[in-house]
Amino acid sequence: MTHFHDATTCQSCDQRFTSVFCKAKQEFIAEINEQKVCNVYKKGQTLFNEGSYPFGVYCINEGKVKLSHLGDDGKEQIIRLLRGGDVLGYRALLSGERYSASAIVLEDTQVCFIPKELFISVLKNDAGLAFEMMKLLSDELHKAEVKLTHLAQKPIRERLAETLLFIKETYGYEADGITLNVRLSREEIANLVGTATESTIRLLSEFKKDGMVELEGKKIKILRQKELIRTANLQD
Amino acid sequence: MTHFHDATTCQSCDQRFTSVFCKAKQEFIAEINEQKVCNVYKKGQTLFNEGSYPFGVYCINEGKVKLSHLGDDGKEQIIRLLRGGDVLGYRALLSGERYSASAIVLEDTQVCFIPKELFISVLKNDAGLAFEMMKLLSDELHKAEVKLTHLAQKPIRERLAETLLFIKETYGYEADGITLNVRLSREEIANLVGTATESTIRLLSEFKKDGMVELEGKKIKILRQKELIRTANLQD
DNA sequence: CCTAAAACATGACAAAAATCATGTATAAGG
DNA sequence: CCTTATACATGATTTTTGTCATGTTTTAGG
Repeated sequence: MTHFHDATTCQSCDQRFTSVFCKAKQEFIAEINEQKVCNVYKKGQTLFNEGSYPFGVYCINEGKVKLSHLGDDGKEQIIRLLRGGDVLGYRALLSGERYSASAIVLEDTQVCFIPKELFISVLKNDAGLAFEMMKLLSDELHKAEVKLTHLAQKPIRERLAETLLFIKETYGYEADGITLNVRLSREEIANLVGTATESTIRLLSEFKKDGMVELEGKKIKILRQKELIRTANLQD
Repeated sequence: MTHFHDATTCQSCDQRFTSVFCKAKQEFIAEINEQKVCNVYKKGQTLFNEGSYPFGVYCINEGKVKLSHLGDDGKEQIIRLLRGGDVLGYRALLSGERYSASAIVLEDTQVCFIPKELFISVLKNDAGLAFEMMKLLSDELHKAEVKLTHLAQKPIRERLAETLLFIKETYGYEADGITLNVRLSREEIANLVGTATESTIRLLSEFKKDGMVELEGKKIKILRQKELIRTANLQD
């Protein structure tokens, strides 16, 4: 875990126009820039663990992170996928609770840590940022509620198709324009869909047989997006 | 829909210590009190509909409201149950989107409406309230994520038991101390659990046979809460 | 009070999905 | 490079859940 204080400044960060912080006042951004601590995490490493107390928030500069819950029987449920520009760890911090999910790095990821006190004080003094934060929370809540409805009402085939599209929306394609730009195990995909690993494997094979996707180890290529959308049966 | 402007003032409202607004500055509460419009809605009436644009937020003074989504195939999914002191309609307003859910009154309910502009301006000028709002959003997000995990991982029997406990947490018991203080149809319970109505009916009968609940039309009495908790298989 | 509609209940059946078992491929470590 | 563990794959089977059918009860409205 390499440690560096100012490899990037918030003022020159690639994500400065996309993250929530973009609406913060300049003076606060300067302060955040001074106090932040940046780290690089390797694949499989943990930013924080479910059950522990938050000390601040994490801002992803570059990389990919999964946020997952452990179900009562120990099964992982992936509740969010994060990328550069995304902030995480704010939920527990705002509620004043322990983390309810773990953040695990999917590939080498550069992250800035912003201490709790600073984050809270900036939020309390910068109405613009607070408002952006509320919007972000609202959006997350909306997404969670839609996901909830689909989980309750849609068959697994549709949910898997939807999940593939969601992965594409989140991480996009590689240079070839068709390969999903992330490597997830079948088990992780299953934990995203909310199903058994075998079901996911089976359905992916079916999608392949139907010519919608191509599978090459963990590489997934989307061959017919339209058909995938149709399979997902999305109205909204 | 009876119309009255100041049947209750925010300063004397029963909910003034429990709602999010309790942390707002006095001056803003006074302003809200002036601009608010109160109404009484009858059972089955709609506060707002999925797909329409928000004009403000609703603050429940007394009564019960369900917030539900329509799934892609038209099936209702109840995503929240609300009671006195709860605020609703803020999600769409903050995201600047149409309502993603409908709010339908479960029994005669008294509601105050606070216009959009006022709500936003108060939020932007009252950091304390903004912070409370963020906490509320965080809590909702947390609940949604837990529900998501359970929906993905738990069998219907456990989810029904959990739902009954959830209803009890939300609306409590009647004077007798065992009857759930709300009347929901079997279909509504099913739409809360995320299952078919018949499955809910069947399982409720089983719960009755097992002596955990007593059923009397729409009245549900919890006879053995501990066993219900065990049935729900809750660890958290 | 009567009638129609809606809600509730239950059995039979079908479909969906999970689990179990087993084998193969792939990746990681000595 | 070989060995071992892990991930992937697929068939068989069981369990869970949904759907359909049908009857009964309750509720709402005239």
